[in-house]
Amino acid sequence: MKKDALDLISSQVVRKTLAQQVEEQIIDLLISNKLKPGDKLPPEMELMELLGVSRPVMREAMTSLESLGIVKRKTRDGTYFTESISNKPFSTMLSLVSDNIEAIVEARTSLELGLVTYAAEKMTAETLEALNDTIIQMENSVDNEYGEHDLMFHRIIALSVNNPVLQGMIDSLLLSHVKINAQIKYREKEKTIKHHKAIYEALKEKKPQAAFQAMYNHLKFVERKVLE
Amino acid sequence: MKKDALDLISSQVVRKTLAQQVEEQIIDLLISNKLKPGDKLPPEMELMELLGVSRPVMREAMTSLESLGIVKRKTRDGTYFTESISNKPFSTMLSLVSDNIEAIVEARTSLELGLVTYAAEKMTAETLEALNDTIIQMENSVDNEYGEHDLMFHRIIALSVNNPVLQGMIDSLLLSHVKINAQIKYREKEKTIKHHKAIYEALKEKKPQAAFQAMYNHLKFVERKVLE
DNA sequence: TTAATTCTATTTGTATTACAATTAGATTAA
DNA sequence: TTAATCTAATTGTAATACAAATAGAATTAA
Repeated sequence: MKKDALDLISSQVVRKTLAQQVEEQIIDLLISNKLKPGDKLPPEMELMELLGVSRPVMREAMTSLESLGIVKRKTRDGTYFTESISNKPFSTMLSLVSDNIEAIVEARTSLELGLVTYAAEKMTAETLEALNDTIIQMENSVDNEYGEHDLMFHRIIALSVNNPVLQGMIDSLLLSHVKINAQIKYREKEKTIKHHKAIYEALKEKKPQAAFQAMYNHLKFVERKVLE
Repeated sequence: MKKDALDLISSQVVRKTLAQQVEEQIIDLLISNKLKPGDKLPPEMELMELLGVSRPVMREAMTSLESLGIVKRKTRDGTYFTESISNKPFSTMLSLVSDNIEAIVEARTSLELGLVTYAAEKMTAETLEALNDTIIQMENSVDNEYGEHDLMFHRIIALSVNNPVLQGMIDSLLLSHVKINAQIKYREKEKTIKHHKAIYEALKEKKPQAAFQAMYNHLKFVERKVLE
């Protein structure tokens, strides 16, 4: 019924399913700032009427948006736009290549080399202190239980760049890497600490090239250990 | 009906919608190599019976997988697993931050700095020749119509690393960047060519650090132009 | 008054059924 | 052989009904 009116406008151009069109309309609400991250969407029934589609179509669109991490549905409560860019799709992608460890390690290294370069430009005193804390905690750790602080060191660098796009990508990669690391038997705590300190110094001096170089040395070492 | 049997096994653990569980089952087909990229999935009706769920649930799962670029549905034909990691979710993510040009430019730079480093390690004669071709074509281009060859230069580097994860991320970013570039008024062809040649030389010599440095100079220049 | 409990109505989650639209592949005609 | 047509399989859309979960209101107990 309402479909006819819509057809008049767009039927020549589009070659998409209704669900996909609905999906785009919802995304447009965000892009056009009519709704903001965290906002609650109207209930499905209302949106159906508003856009003139059936419930299955509306639900397919919502499911799709949810799998992209753009909205979050809660039974009986409602549907909300998520607060920030989600790493959900990235994680799914990574699970598909989880047997390709080399690709994951390379991707992680690539991203971190870029990240640390920006981090050097944007470094603040607070971030430096947080980084130093992780190094101290690693030094104080017993056995080889320093993985947590190791991960934190890298996450702090990623966070310091304050870039939602990069953030979304690196989180999933670091988590994948933790799983990969878990399989390494002989860890070398002292060497890791030494590397982290070198990176820390370069960041402290705000020297992008030096930071890159230090991170390069570190990650190449990690790569060798992981890939044997 | 069949749901009961399933509940006995998993109801204590899971807290997911049926559609999400179905989604995972389908992904598992890929991970466990029961089906491969490009393969055709059984029709919806068959999968419904197989997994004991209704058609809407099955369709929601499929919609979700399609929006992640994992499957591709064709009316009347069937549903196929996609051949390679899709950049679809990345593109969607980017559209959400399309107003945050700085984030996109930074992400692109970060990734390319890492990519070019690996590219230097993996460089082949064929890739070098392809890169050189784009430089020649840029030199021969009239006016400022060299954007296409500029893009190609960067894509060839990305492709040369031969990493599906990085490939999926960089494509969307480069395309976004093309749109951003289109808004720049005064372009500097000679400078771009000079930069590309420097990168080319570093790659030819297979020197990761030098390649990084050359790309760094190039992208910082691009960033300044884009962000004014 | 306050806190704990129960209830209710709203919203998402799932199922069933029916039909429409598309088009690959088979069939037929030129 | 080629082109046009037809058919049947598969995805696309709709309408409807009920189930499940739970936020918030209403109630009760302390």
